[in-house]
Amino acid sequence: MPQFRALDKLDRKLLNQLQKDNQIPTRTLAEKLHISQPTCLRRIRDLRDVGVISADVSVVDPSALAFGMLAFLEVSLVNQSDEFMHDFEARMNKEAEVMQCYFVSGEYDYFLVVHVIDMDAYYQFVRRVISGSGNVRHFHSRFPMKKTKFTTRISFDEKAEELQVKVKK
Amino acid sequence: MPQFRALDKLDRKLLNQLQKDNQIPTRTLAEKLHISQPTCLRRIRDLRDVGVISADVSVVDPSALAFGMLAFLEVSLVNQSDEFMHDFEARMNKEAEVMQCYFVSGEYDYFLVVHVIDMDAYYQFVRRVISGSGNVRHFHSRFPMKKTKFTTRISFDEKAEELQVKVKK
DNA sequence: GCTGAAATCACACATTA
DNA sequence: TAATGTGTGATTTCAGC
Repeated sequence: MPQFRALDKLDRKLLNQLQKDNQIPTRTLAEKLHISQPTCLRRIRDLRDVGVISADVSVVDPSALAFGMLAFLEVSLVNQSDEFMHDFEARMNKEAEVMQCYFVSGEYDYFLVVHVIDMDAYYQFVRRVISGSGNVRHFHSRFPMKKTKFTTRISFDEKAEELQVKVKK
Repeated sequence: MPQFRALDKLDRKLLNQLQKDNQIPTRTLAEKLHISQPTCLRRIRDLRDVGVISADVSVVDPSALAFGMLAFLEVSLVNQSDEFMHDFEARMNKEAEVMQCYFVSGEYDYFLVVHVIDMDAYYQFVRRVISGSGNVRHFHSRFPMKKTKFTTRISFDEKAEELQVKVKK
């Protein structure tokens, strides 16, 4: 039962800023947006309370890891009943190497982005998690050579009048 | 000329924590890890200074957006000279809808993850950015039905003795 | 939106290994 | 000598008005 809420221009400006830097003092941010510091703080707290901001985190630069590689992994299951799919998804959720998992239409059932230290670690991962899972019919690996863009930032239009969003609370 | 730096157990514990929550007071975090507050702060500041922590951000829950959809887009270029590839990558970097872009081996040159408000917006995006770019030979869209996992968290082994990472400064 | 109390951050210095 | 811990002043957060 999703409730809805409107984000006004100020909310969207705050979100655009906080997605770049959430350590900026509320006072500095308030000055930037020409509002008072308590208003700024209240808005931010509200966005967190209702779940529009779901977390506040440090971002670790993946390229800092001396030896890291990515793999795309397409997987089709033997048994696609709800129970087995749920099982597979739960398993991927547990594995730290799995950065992203999508349920897709087409030839394969799942598309995974896997992050490992090197090719040997990838081989170990595939044997342990994929081919060893008992419910994988077929899988296929592809290796991106370079990540040229990666962002989690959602850009909000700061001019539009109003935007409706679903909220948790 | 990448410099290297060792991350000890404490660094890795801090990184694991801060990737979940970077708003925790340094004092609370220090108590958790049985160190003093200034030590905790110093280590964190250092991890930021050397670039292991590349940013500190708020995470917006994408499912809060009332109408959002994802698309996978595979693109092959007409001209693969360095100049044109650089050009394409720079263009994708500018477009807010492009969440991820990878240079891949195989049939296509690039794999994109695109986030738009609805199918019409996707059509507009493709016409404007992809088929309208002048250097795209072929492209192909796939639509993930469900994002079952998405994380940017890199999990560090807190038991291993030492880990070398590349640093910027 | 303003003000003030409580908490957090951030520094200089002493201490330890 | 390099890194940790102690104590203290400056900032920031956050509630009441």
